[in-house]
Amino acid sequence: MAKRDLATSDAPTVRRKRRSPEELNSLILEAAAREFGENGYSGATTAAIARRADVTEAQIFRFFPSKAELFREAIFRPLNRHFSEFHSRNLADSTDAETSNELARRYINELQDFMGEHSRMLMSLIVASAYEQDTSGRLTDIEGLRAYFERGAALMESRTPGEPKVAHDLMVRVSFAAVLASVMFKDWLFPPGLANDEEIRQAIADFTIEGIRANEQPGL
Amino acid sequence: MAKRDLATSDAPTVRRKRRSPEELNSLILEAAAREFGENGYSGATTAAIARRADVTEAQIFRFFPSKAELFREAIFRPLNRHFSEFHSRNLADSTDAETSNELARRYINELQDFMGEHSRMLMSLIVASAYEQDTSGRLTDIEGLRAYFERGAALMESRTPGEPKVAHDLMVRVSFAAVLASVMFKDWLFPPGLANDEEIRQAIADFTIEGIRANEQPGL
DNA sequence: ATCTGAAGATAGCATATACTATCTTTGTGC
DNA sequence: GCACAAAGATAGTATATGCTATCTTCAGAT
Repeated sequence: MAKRDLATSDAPTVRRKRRSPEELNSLILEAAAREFGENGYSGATTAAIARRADVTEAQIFRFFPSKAELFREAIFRPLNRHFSEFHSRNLADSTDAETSNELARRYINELQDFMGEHSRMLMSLIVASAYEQDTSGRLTDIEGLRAYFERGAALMESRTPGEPKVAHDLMVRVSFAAVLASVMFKDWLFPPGLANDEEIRQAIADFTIEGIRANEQPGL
Repeated sequence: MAKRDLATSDAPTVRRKRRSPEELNSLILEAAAREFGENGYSGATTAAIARRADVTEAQIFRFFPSKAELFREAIFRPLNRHFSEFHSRNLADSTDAETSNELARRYINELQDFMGEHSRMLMSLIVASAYEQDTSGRLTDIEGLRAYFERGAALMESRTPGEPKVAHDLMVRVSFAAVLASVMFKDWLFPPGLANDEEIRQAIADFTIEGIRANEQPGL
């Protein structure tokens, strides 16, 4: 006798209400995003994801063939989608009246908004991208991101005659760093009360734009 | 019979030369730093560390009581030490003749030197600091780093009357970002040939210093 | 020469984890 | 009302992994 009685109703365990596949799917994806974000790919376990989603582990594998695929769906897809959406929202309605300064400031602000909103996702992506070889899918696979940066570089072109891509990429680095640093240092490097997020963000924008402008004048 | 014959000399396995405890210790630490750096805390396995160090797994646990402790010794200790050494080396020999501009530039350059040199270590520290709750020890435990940043903030004070700490921390963020971005994006965001590391580093220094100066003049 | 402590090496344990198999229940379309 | 597909639930399996136990060998002290 290989199999034993299953689900013998000894303990009066209350059975969960039946939920729709859509609800299950989003519950799992949300829990996975959080777990991956908080613990990294190898740190996150399917058991923990299931617990968090209030779903049995078996159900996860009914929706997603493997942990790696779940990771891709939970982290990659949304990130890619959000970057694409963000891209069109950001640049579609730019009026010609805006100065390049204003445009650049808007680009920087919105990039930081986005990154702040998805800092944990970005964090685990960065970790995955840099070190987890087994999870196929890297930052460079995010087509939306690539397009976004290309557009941003073009936007910077009007301001920095010399090396627009360098200027733009520096700005991206600053913004990335702002997000990463807040995760890394929590309120140590920026003690609460010294300066709030808004001030810091504004400072970065000023700093970035003026920094680039200063470098436009050669021989400094 | 619970125990079987151990080490029966059937296969003529060549026995390794005997190595000193010091050598073993450093072999293990070095391998551990690499493995943790490349795979993160949960991604690195003691088996892989042992293989890399050309040591049996059991030997690791003769030197270090646990994986967590090994992590602390391999990542934390050296980082802390290097920051302290770097701190004194960097600022001890500043002549009074140096302008604050030159000092700031030197601070930025050397910070970036250090970070570039230890980018992988920093990366895994970030992972640990941000997400791995089980590994006690976080960025804020690095006393050398704290002292270093305090000194740097003081150095910025002469240049930015308003909010020196914000200016300094922005600079730290830029430098961190430069390192992280190069790990994250490899040669995607900065394609090789467009600008080499030296140029980028110089640009960051200029950019940072001039950006701060621009913001000194209010009402921009 | 011999003793001994530590290095080299093998085997294994307990637990964790990704994933599967199977049973039981339930909402829905007919 | 009933069939049935899919959700809820339980119980695994195979492997990986942190860590231990134990044996064997060897270099240096006595």
